[in-house]
Amino acid sequence: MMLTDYIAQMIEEMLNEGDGILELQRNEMASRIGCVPSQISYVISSRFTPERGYIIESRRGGGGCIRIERKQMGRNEYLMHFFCAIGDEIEEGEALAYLKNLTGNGFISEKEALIAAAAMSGSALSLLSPPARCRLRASIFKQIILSMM
Amino acid sequence: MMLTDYIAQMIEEMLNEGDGILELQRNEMASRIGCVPSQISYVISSRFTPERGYIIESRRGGGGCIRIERKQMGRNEYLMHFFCAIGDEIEEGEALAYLKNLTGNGFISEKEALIAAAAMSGSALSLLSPPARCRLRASIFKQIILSMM
DNA sequence: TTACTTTTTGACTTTCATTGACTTTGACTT
DNA sequence: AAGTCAAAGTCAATGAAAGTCAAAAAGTAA
Repeated sequence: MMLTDYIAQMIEEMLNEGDGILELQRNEMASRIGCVPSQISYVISSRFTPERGYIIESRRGGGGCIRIERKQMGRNEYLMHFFCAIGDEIEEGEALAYLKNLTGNGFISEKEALIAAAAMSGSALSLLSPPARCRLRASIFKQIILSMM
Repeated sequence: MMLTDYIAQMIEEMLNEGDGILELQRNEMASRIGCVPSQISYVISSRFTPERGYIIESRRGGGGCIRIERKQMGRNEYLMHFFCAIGDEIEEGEALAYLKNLTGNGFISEKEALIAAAAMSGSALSLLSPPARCRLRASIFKQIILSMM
């Protein structure tokens, strides 16, 4: 298993224990795991992004730390957040990340996400020009979210 | 015997052992077999397609891998029937009727149908002209069906 | 044979992971 | 107030893996 995944899983578990909130010390954790401190930064910036529903804050200097919070909103509020975040156009990869977030938080099942992904895939929209695809993908995604509210 | 077939058979066997799911490393497998890595890619893209009931995912970079999943067969013929029936364009009402049929036969849940309906709704496709809507609706629907196979 | 399709290969690209050097920030001490 | 030290942040280099693409080779059918 990869270091990155291991660390990410570790953070997830700590988040679960801490009721969605976690404060960690980068250097301390790194030496516990046996990796360079910036590896922790890497994991956080690549996995615990706001796009996936996490809030990151940190304090440098003596006694500094990194605070990770998993956002938990009310269902509609949460969906509305996505609705707004989509904007007028969206790339396929970004849409997939959003879907992953939605499944991760239990709003939709894996299979539902699969259907949504298929509907917004490049293949489904291949009749259109690439820019038009992004616009229509946004329109479809927003309609899907509305249908879930 | 051709290399391609040999590799394909190998993957099939690994799939059987792994209960329909397999993760492989392209470079590692290629060197084990004694071929170039892109040969593995070729086999996967030519034999383990979604049309034939496989789902492929992959991750690049250090520690990357390719994941192959085989879907249960049997229902595919039925789904193919729908796939063909859709044609190059389809009205919203007709699409809804098909969806109802699919839920009736237990292929998708009510909620999944709702998502699909939203993706193909007139509102979702309102950026397009009415005739273009029908063509794109057909394209989306077919992609959704493929995603279920 | 000839035309066409599939396979094989390898060069090049893109993405992701890991590391370490260097910078910035904040708290504590003097 | 200034200096020191202990954090976290940033960034670029390196390496590891998969993706892409087109040319060459090998099959295949007419």
